[in-house]
Amino acid sequence: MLERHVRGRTVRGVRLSGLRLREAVPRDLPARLRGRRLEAVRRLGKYLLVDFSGGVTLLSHLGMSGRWLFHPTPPRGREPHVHARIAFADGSALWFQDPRRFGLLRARDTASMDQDPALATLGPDPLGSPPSGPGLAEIARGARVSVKNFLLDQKRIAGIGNIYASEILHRAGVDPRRAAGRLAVREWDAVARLTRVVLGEAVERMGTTFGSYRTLWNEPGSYGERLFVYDRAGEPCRSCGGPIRRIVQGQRSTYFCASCQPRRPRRGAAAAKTVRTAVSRRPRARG
DNA sequence: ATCCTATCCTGTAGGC
DNA sequence: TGCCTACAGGATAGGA
Repeated sequence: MLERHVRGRTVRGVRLSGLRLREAVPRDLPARLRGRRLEAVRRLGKYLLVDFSGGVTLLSHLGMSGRWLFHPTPPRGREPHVHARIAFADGSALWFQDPRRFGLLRARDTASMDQDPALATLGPDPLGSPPSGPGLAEIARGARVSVKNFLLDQKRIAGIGNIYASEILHRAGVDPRRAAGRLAVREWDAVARLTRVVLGEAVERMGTTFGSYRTLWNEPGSYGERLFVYDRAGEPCRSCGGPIRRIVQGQRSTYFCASCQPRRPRRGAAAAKTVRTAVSRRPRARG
């Protein structure tokens, strides 16, 4: 989406706020990007990578409140919390705005970007290299962490955040409190499939605006219309009408429907029981 | 090794 | 209206 609006543009200059984000923004960013042509935009998990001519890549993460804004003609007034302004030669601009400053901006050679610590430990991206059900079962083997917190762990699978973890588990019919290592392969099949569905649709719809997130054009993302459970505590489940519950896991909210997501897999999932037992009895995975 | 907690920061919503 | 607290889309260092 971003790519078709900015590819081919040449950087005239970059201005930084000087404020620290999750880590300090490299002070040589303007010097590294000036005069270069923007060649590609890629996504890996929650990271956005912008490749420039001359083999330089800008790595970014929005954190909780970050956003990239594209301005065909940038506003003149003082906009708050804008930490990087990339001005293009044609007068347009790309801004990184982040009130909470949990975001990240980093630059390095394109060739070695894979080795950046932020990316090196990332698990498979569900859209780029979709994991299979058995693949996920393997990654989860022996894990005692809840399946909700498992899905949030970027080292295991990349790109799932707090909203989509609840949405994926609801659509897969899996109770978020169950230990990840105890899910049956057929349940992982469902989780893998619905992860692709949910994240794919979320990307298409430019995300979920909850509060203040905005797309490139400063508009709300429309995934909010598609939410089945997130932020709907006490409201009726869109599948069965039962009440949506809110619980806290790892200090973060989880939303689910107890009847659509039973503690024990439903009957009809009888085959699952056998597999689950077999998986949980295997020796722990070793690093 | 695995899991959990606290922490970074600002804005907003709700109670009083 | 103002003041207070709780909570918010994330990652990670450090401790149990």
